Amino acid sequence: MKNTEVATIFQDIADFLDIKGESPFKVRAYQRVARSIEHSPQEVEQLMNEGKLGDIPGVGEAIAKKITELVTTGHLEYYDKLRAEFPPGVNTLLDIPGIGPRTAMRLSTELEIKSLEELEAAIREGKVASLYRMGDKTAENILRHVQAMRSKEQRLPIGEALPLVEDIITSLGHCPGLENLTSAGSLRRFRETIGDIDLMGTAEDKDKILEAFVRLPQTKEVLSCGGTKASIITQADIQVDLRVVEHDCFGSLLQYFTGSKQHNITLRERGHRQGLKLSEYGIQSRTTGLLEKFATEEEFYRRLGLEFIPPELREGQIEIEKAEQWAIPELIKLSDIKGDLHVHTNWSDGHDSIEAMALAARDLGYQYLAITDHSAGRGIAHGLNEERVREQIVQINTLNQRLNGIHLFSGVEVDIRADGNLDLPDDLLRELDIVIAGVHSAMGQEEEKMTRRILRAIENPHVDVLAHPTCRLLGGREPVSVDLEAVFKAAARTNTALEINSMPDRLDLKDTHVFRARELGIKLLINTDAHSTKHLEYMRFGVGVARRGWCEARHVLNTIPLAELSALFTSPRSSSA
DNA sequence: GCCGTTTTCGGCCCGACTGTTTTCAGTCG
Repeated sequence: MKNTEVATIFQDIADFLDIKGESPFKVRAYQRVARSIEHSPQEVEQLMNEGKLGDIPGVGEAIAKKITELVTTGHLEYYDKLRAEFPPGVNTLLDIPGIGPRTAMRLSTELEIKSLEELEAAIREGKVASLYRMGDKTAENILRHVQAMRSKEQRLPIGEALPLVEDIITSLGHCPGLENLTSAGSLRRFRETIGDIDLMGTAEDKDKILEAFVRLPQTKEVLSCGGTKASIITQADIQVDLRVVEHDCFGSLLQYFTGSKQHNITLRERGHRQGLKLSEYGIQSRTTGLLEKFATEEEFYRRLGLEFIPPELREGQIEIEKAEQWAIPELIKLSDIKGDLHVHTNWSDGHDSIEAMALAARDLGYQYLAITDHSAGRGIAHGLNEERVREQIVQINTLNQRLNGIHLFSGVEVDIRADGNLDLPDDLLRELDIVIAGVHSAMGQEEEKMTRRILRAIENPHVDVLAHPTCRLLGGREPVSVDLEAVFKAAARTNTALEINSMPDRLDLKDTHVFRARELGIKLLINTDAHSTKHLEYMRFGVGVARRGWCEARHVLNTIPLAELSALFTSPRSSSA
């Protein structure tokens, strides 16, 4: 059973307990475990077999037993019983913004609502507004949210969210008196998808700033506007929250709003034990009531006896423990990247010439670029056959003599066929500097077959890199079924690098996979898979994923300088087997 | 249900905003 399935069941349990009116602390315990499992770099099934369920943050005796039952039998009696207590569809009501456990329970018991359709009808008939402590406005808000839910995707890929934020920051940047305007929340933590956008700023006259914010041309609808905070829906149907405080509180504000929820809860519980109260305004002594303010996050963490924790690590897992030991790694930065080793040109399905790609890479300050067009595999447009690959090698050699300040490696993205054979013969692959292998067809194979297929490619001594290992497309294609742990172990054994593909809709490997691969000592590559010069700029997305996987520069192959990398490519791939 | 520099029991993060109310419950992040 996959982690996402287990996590969903524990989240459902939390929802049911919440609706039932159980202790909020019990509810929180289940929520915490659901999030922990979702973020776990290893499959819970594997952890269970190794007797390590207790390593998952928030898992105690009772929940460990439930996980074991669920994973071994595929069922959980506790969950089935709980679910049977409620009419079907109650917990889908919870997905509607504005409806929490209390309202969901009342809608389901007092009005017997089981679906969005029934809810909509009840609102139109005025039944919802007539409930105690509900009114026309509440009902109207719920109706709006129901309709919005139908029309839009729930979460936005970070590749789409980032430009929207930059656009709003530019517009608001003109506001006189507004300083420190920056994004926070999941966007700053660099999660692969974003629910809503959080903006922070400081100002003397907060009202004026919030007023300007709700009147932005991007605003479609104002959800709320108080003394320090406002929320809008933009024309692009994204919720944006702006929070404004005094200048000297900026550090605590940014910390508070960057989250994640679990990170903040763990941090505040820890503060609580030290007799401190943490909030967006600063750190307050519980005995004297004295409030200390912080202009930077670094000072805020230091006051708590902690090393600064980069936003990408703040998921409430192990980072606070590491910060206590002053053992937070120096994470990789975009400026550490010395080159891109997976790009396409107009020789296959790319838009630009080899030379244009080379010059664009040089403009980014890179020392090298690998040209890795597609092989002529089934279904891939304009893939290169043997003859064309040889022609391209010649052209790359010629360009290398002419171009200054950038070195081109000759390579290929060779197709892994359905049976695990490669699309080009070994004697040709041997002539290339770098061989990237990738799955591009027959993605519906069963796990066992797909795993065998990928392992076979990894075992080929000419393959240097496995491209986009799970083949997922964010919001488009599910990852292929593959035993990643087996792939990781084979990659470690054969010294094959794994790619972090930076295309915003791929981000493959993803953060938790990167964490696990790095733990196993696998070399990683951050590539853009660029199909035009513009795509080279996507590198920052891959770097963000690597940072979320706790990568330092030394874990990533394309941070090493040209001379060292060349030496690596000219020697045959060493195997530790 | 979890967990411990005060604890194996008794605690458990913190504040903003809305709508429906005259003091606050519910929701959100």
